[in-house]
Amino acid sequence: MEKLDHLDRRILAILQRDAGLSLEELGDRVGLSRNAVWRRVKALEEAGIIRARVALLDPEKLGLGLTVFMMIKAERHTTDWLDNFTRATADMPEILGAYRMTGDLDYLIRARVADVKAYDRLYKDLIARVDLHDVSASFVMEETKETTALPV
Amino acid sequence: MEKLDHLDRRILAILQRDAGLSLEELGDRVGLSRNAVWRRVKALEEAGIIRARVALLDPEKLGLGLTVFMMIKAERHTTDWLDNFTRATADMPEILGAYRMTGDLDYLIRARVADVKAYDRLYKDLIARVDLHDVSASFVMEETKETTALPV
DNA sequence: TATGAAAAGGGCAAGGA
DNA sequence: TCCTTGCCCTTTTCATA
Repeated sequence: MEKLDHLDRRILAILQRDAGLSLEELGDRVGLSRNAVWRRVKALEEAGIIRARVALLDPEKLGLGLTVFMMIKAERHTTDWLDNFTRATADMPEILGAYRMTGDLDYLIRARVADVKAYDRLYKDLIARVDLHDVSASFVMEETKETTALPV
Repeated sequence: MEKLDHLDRRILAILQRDAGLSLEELGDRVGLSRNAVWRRVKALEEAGIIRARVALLDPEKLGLGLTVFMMIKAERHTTDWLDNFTRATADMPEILGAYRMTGDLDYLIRARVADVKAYDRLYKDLIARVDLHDVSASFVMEETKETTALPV
């Protein structure tokens, strides 16, 4: 795919907020015909710029009211350790993000749990699977911003 | 809406990964007719459990290859400061998440930028708008996990 | 880009297990 | 109550200009 033009960016901005619009509606908003917009969206999907269309759920309504960040130092710095950590975090559905970092904390985990008790279970599950040198948790009191929309 | 049953959870699990499926396909996967599934999805939307359907974009392909976490201490602990911080982060599209935390770091910001230079611009923009007592950035070398799917 | 037309899907109502 | 079936309208997809 060639470079994105202004209309592509408008389309992406809209679809990042609402991917349930009809092509008719989307076309109206960017000033293209239904069909012209359809072709652009298809090209964006084929180029992999649009990775997926997903449903976002309300964590509170699912009883996942607490976001927690876990700062982690690895016990060993080996490929095996990293593979094991990657596998363990992939298997644990409460863990939404896991990041290998610069600086003196090695890894950061972002997770969603019901409450502090549920965090403790997550912590125990994790240390049962991965050798950790140090873990400290910070709980989120308020999410002032949380979006999946990237700047386009 | 009453409590979620097993089928609702299956439906949510599928839609969190792919919201572009037809009702026919979704029905097949959970063992319901097109219409039965349609009614359940509609109820889940009306209950607000399904918050939105969105397109997820590929950050690399948009030139946003670097994820950064900023650990922040506030200059003042006042309502005005918090309002100002909330407004500033809401206005900055590179900032994907902003969290008020427990522990001795006050705020955590999760952002996506092109590179370290772009991070520096983000940093300057932020300190121009918000009085910060302390900021430290950690860059993400590798995202071993990153999902929008909550456990259901 | 636009048009038009075939195929697929969505929304709704009536009826059955 | 919850599911299925059938009908009609909208959307998607694609061929062609």
